[in-house]
This record gives sequence, C-alpha cells and structure tokens, in this order.
Amino acid sequence: MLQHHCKDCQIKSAAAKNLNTEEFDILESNSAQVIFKKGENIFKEGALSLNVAYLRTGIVKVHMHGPTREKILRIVKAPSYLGIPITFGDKINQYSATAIEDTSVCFIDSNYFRNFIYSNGKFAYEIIVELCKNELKDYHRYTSQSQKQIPGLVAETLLCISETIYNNSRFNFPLTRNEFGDMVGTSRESVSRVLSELSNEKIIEINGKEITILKKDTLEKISKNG
Amino acid sequence: MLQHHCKDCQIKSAAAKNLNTEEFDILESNSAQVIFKKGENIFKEGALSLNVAYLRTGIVKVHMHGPTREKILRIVKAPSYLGIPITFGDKINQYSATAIEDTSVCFIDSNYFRNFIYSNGKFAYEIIVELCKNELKDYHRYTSQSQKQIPGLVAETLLCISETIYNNSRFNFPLTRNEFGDMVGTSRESVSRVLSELSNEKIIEINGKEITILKKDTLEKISKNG
DNA sequence: ACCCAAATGTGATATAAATCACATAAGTTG
DNA sequence: CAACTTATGTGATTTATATCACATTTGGGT
Repeated sequence: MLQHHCKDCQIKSAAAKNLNTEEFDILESNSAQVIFKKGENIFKEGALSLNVAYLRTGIVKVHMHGPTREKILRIVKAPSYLGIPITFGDKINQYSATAIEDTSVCFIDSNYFRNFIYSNGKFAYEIIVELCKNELKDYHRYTSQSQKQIPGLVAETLLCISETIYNNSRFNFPLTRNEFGDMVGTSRESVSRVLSELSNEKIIEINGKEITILKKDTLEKISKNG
Repeated sequence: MLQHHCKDCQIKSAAAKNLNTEEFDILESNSAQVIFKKGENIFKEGALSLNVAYLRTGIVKVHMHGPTREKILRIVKAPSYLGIPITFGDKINQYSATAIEDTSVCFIDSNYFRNFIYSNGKFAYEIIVELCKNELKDYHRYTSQSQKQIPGLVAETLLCISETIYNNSRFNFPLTRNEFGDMVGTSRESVSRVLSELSNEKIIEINGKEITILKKDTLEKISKNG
C-alpha cells in the first residue's frame, strides 16, 4: 500500500470529481493503491469481491473462463473503474482482471463506495454513465463478434487497440496470439494467418510485438466488410 | 397514455420502491404508460432518447443492426428497465426494443429520472445494481456465444427461455427461427436442423410454436459441452 | 374461407475456420 | 549461456456451418 492523497490525485474518475473534502478523507482512509507488473493478476474470478478497483494508470485485460477456453471480455485503459459489476452484481467475482502493462490500481472498500452512491447523487450519476457507456460499447463488440469473420475481427481489434488504447498507428501489441484469439473467439493459428496476410499485403507491418498500421483505410474496409 | 398511479403501482422496480410520496408525484406527472402489441416497436435505434423505458409487463427483445444482419442482444421479461444505457450512455439510441408479447411500458422523462439519481441514493444504488447484474449476465452469454457450437447455443437458449422467462418446461417460443438465429449468431437453417434433431432424439417436443423440454438434463449436457 | 406472404424443414454443396502436425523463434530460469 | 518452456508461423486435413435450392406449412388479412 502506497502513500496516497485522493484529494490531490490528478487522475480522478469523473465520479470522484464530485466528492467533497470530507468524502475524500473517507476515501483516502478506506482505499489502498497497489502497483501491478505486467502479467500480474489484479482480481480473480471466483474470489469474494470486497473492493471496487479503480484503474489509475496502465492497461488491463478483463477475462473469464468460457466453456472451452479463456475469454477476454475487454481491454481497459486507465483511468477507469474495473469491475463495478463484480462488486454490486454478485458477491463473487464473475471475471478476472490481469495487468497487461505495469499498472496502478486503487482498491476502495465497497461499503464506503456504496455510501458515496447513497449520499452523493452526482457521484452515483457518473458511475451510472460509465456503466452505461461500457454496456453500449460491449453490445457493439458483441454484435461484431457474432457476425464478422476472422479477418474482419482481427482488423477491428487492431484498429481498436491502435485508436482507443495507444492513440498511435504504431504500438506494441499487448497480447499473445493466443490471447488475441481468446479475445475475438478464434484460434491462435487463424489469428497468425490473418496477420501474416495483412502483413504480406502491406496493410500492416509486424516487428515482433510491434505492429504498425500502414493502410488504415484498407483495414477499416476489412473491418467493416467482416 | 393511460391513467396511472405510480405510488400504488404493484409492479414497482427495486429502485422505485425507494421513492417517497413527493417523488412518486413527480414520477406520475412525468411518465406515461403505453401498451404495445406483439411485434410493435417500443424504441428504435438511431432515434433520440428522451425517456427511460420501464417494462412493466410483457416480454421484449432488445436488438441492434449488425454488420450482416440484425442481432438480438437480449430478451427482457418484465419487470425491468429497458435500456437505461441508451438514455445515459449516448444521446442517440444504440439499439431498439420490440415487444414479442403484449407489453406495457412506462416512459419516464429522463431529466426527472436523472434527478431521482441525484437526490435519492437508494434509488441510484438499485439502478446500479440492475446495470451490474445485467452486465454479468451479458458477459456470460457473450462468452458462451463466442465459444460454443450451434447445438450448445440452441440448448442454452431453450433452457434460458424456459427457466428465466416462462418458468416452465413447456412454453410458446417467442421468436421465429430467423430471430433465434439472430440471437445466437447463426442461420435459421442451422437452428431448424438442430431443433429437428433434438426433437428426433426426444429431448424436446415441438408443436408449432410450442416447445416442451422433455429431457432437461440431456439438454443441459448439450449446452455445457457446446 | 381463401389468398398471399412469411416462416419453416431439409437435402446438396461450398467454404471458413478448426484442428493436427511440425519447424522455428523467442523468452525464462537455473 | 545452456536447457527449457512458451510462443509463433505455416502447410495439410477435417469439420462445422453457411449458403443455395426448393418443397411445405403456417398465419394474417380481406
């Protein structure tokens, strides 16, 4: 647990911006900041959920066991809450979170978090907005994944990672081929093949983990046409 | 718009149970109850969202346009809010809702709904709980759908409709084969074939729209094994 | 009750993707 | 740095499912 001063935190959530001095004091005494290295587990499916996790910096994969393999539900970039649903939707975590880059997470005692919802309407409203926005994004991904073919899904994922996570056409792809498959619901071999093909056609460039999107418009076309 | 008295409503949401007399008056003056017949559209993707819809009675499908066809995101049984995310996640509806049984829906002016969140913490908390529970359910379905094969998905869907919507092993299946396909992400032909096979093997019985689950344990095994 | 449109069932064929198999490359750890 | 384990690329084969085609059936509307 690191020294932390919630009131002066420069990376407040939209919800936390509505807390008053007294509430920040409560937050500070009932939360703990923890650093996770790449690959470390932040919370685990099946465990009791006693805290709300707030991802302050870093990138995380949210994942759960599926019928045949692990499923990566979403990639979350800080700042964002991580699994409010596992705290208020069920006593037991229904999914896991694992750092895919070095990450700092604030764990907030869920009783106090709940009290903020009870007592601070603007805080509650911002939490609701975040949950709602996530649901909409999930539904779009959900729909894509059940209808597009693999090349479309791979293209969509590359664009998404490039645009929403790294804001850059060149980036270190944070997942293994296997995890990429777990994310779009296919095998590592199929991902490999599609990436090779995109590379051969000079639509992307691959250097180990580093991927560069060379022809964004073509990739968007592939993504759109499924 | 029907006469309605929110305070005396017997089908209050978990959130609305926390409203006081004054708030019920506000709710009553800023909401309208509307009846929808089977097949009628309740709200439509692309339209501006100015109301929160509360499904008071009936059954509804929530759906959106996908890359190649319509996608049924979930089947919702009353009582439940219908698309809080389209109200607070985006100005424009990202998905549609259509009655699949006769249905009554209360439309609540979203400004007043927002005010309840601001001023009534227990109301806000129950909304958050509902959003969270839905997210967890969605993630499980999401994961199934990206990993199970068609027979598993058909079995899962039959069990889900039987258990969570009708609480009965015999029920009128509320979707066409095409819609069933839109729901699990497959073609109507594949759905037909799987249903025929389940019927041939006496695991279910089909009489037009009426489906009876004869061997629930076998169906569960098929669902589990994908 | 009749007509027409929509929904359904089922066989034949095509195809995307899984799986299997193996070689190679990259990381990890003692 | 050597020995592993893990990750990756790619060909060959198999398989589940989409698609196409067409015959029935069902159900709503006048």
